Amino acid sequence: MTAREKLLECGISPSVQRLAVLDYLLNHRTHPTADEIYLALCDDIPTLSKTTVYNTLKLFVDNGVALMLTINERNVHFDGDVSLHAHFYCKRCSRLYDMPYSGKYPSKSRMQTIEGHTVEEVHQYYKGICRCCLQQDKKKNEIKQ
Amino acid sequence: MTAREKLLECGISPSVQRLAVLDYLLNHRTHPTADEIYLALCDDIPTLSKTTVYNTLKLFVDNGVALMLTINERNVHFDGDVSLHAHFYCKRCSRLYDMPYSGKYPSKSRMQTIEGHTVEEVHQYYKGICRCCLQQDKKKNEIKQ
DNA sequence: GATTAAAAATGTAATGAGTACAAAACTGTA
DNA sequence: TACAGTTTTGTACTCATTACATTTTTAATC
Repeated sequence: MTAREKLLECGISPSVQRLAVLDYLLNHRTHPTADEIYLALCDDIPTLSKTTVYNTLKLFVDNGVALMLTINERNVHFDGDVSLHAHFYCKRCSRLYDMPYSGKYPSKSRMQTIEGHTVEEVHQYYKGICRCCLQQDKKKNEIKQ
Repeated sequence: MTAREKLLECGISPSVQRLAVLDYLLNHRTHPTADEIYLALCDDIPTLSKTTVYNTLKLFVDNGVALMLTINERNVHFDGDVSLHAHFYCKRCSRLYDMPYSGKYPSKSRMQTIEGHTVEEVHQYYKGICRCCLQQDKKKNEIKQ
């Protein structure tokens, strides 16, 4: 499904800016911040406003087109993959990786209620040091010896 | 274990301010923000500075005395219960509830590595409408009829 | 094509959680 | 008391995000 079709399906009119943001999200699986998206699109759309990027991302999140990741306490990251999955956040390089979801909930069949609360979103993430940074550490140690 | 003992155990000198913050965290299971803690302690410690609360909470998180919850994108919440558990965040009233953790990882026995990444923290939370807000909705509907 | 209303985008100013930093206060020790 | 190290404090600052008013675009209708 193209970005355009996805927006139309959700009742969002596919403006140039919205298409650009969604295209970026779908083609860059790096979980970018609003600022990163803005900077990346500035060249192609010189008139682009940062407010538009924020508005667009909020629209996407509200309509289930994107996920808002509040893992990094500094700023929010966004994910164009709205399927149920977990994330890994590297404390050293701040990169975000996709991970398999390992929870019991929710059962896929129906809207889940747990302890009387109606669950609309499920989030799971890990924090630590990623394999890239671990690899770098290893190399540095080898050189030292 | 008292708050004082907990701090000493972690090598943190138990100043009046630190004890007050930890006491608050342990006696108020509401997952407060730094600001809420500051406002609550102001009466007892009139000279308390907001910077001290932030510094203290950072110290606690770094030493495993408290958890930092980045569920609400507006501000960070803190939890004095560092055992493995999940949370439920109500989109309407912003309250945070404790929930059972339902993930497969980590295995309790040892430091976990998943897909090459070293996992130091595991987070899981749900978002939706809490039972209190659902109850209120129900009452309002009953009155209407 | 002109008119018009609604929707979308833009730019600027404001907000406010969190932090940097330097000075002041406190602590324990000699 | 003097001193060094630690902790606290207050102020100023940062910067991600939002509010809001204006401008531009879109699409429907004449």
